[in-house]
Amino acid sequence: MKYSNFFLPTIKDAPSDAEIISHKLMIRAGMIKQSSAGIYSWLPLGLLVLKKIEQIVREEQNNAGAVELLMPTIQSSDLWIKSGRYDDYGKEMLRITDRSGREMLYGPTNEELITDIFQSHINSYKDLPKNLYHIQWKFRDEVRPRFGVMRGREFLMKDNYSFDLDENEAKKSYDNMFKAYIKTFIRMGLTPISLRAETGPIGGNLSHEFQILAKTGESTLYYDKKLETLNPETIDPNKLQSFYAAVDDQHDEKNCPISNEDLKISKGIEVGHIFYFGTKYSDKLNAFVQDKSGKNVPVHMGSYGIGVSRLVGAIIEAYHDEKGIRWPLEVAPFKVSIVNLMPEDQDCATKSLEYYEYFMKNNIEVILDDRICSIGKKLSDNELIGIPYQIIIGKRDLKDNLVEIKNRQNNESEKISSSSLIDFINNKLIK
RNA sequence: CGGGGAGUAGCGCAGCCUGGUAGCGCACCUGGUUUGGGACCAGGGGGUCGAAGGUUCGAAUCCUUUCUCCCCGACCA
Repeated sequence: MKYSNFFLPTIKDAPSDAEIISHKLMIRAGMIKQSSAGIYSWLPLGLLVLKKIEQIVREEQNNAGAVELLMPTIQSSDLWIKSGRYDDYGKEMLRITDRSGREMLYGPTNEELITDIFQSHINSYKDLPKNLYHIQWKFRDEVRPRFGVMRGREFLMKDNYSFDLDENEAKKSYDNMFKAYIKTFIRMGLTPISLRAETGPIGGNLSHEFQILAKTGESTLYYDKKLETLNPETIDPNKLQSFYAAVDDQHDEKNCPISNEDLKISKGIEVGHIFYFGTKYSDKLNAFVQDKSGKNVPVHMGSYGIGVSRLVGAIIEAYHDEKGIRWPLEVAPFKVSIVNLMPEDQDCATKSLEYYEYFMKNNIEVILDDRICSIGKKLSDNELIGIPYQIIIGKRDLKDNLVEIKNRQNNESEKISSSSLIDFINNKLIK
């Protein structure tokens, strides 16, 4: 992508509405534009990141054996009346009346719909287990949307639903998802902390929430330091669930089961939540299968959510500095940015284009900053949008056949010979 | 939903108290000078002052109503 052809409206001053750092940076970096309270347009740069995160979530779901489908945003009230949640959900549910006077709603979650889909096609224990997910926009009419995309009213969520014959099997599905969640967040460069959680309005009796560490996080976490250094290849959900972790209002210093040496205290942001809720919805919505003995039994269900759009903000909260965003490589909108300080200089233009074409040809996501503007603006914009590797090309260095390469993750730069640049980047990006 | 605050150019704000030609900085456009850290000089465009009603010779400014947005708290991916 050439910057001159892209749509990347960076701004120097964030609007006074924006309060937290990720919100400010997302606006300044031209990632989002607010449309109304808690509702945002995703501009090209923001969309690239959102899609990256979505894709990682998708791949890890698929790896864990979940199957993707897509349910609508607009639902009829019928199923919600059956499940009893049409009234329970209250004002947080956006209700809509269609032209023929039917009561519709913009889905805040999908337990009802998925259970209905399941029950109309699955009748035998032989078809179990099943685990279905979708990545779809949700709407919850929060009393107080805030913090940009971290707490929007409209938000993109991955939610999936597991169906099992009995509690024992359901716990296996639960643990399977538990493990997939840890892997998903680690892949994004984050440190996930899993906590035993209240089940809330979804109901049920087993639940964990997943927070990621960020200095600016909303909640204070107390946890076993072993949770910080997990190897995604060797996760044992049962063992992990036994490690101590609590949010501040649950933490009790006197009764804390682990030693002070093992206890860590950090700030976190909730990005995922999983529930096992047994037969709560299958009972009400007739999701029964015949077991071996021919008896009709309600299936045991779990549901699992990841806030995809929230993660964009959460990752920025975890990775930024005073100059802007520092994207982890896996979610970065571009891997490499070629910053041509002097587009009007023939040598700079030629060299920049040479690199650009190489990266394009080799499917390394690259943005070429070919704008004609002051050097300071160019450098600071690039710091703001936080591309992991920035190749800075200027007349001065190029005379000596040098280019500067800046690693935005640790802000270290070095000058290397222009002929070794391609090898340098390849070594960094190909593992 | 309780408490507080704000709507004036794309963004950040001043003007309002004490009514009288709608301003400043950044951004934008034109020309020129610059060229390794948001550069400089000159010229220029852009506003139904959130909306409706009222008071007045005259309203961004005073009064009434209303809409929107933000912050703190209770609640959530």
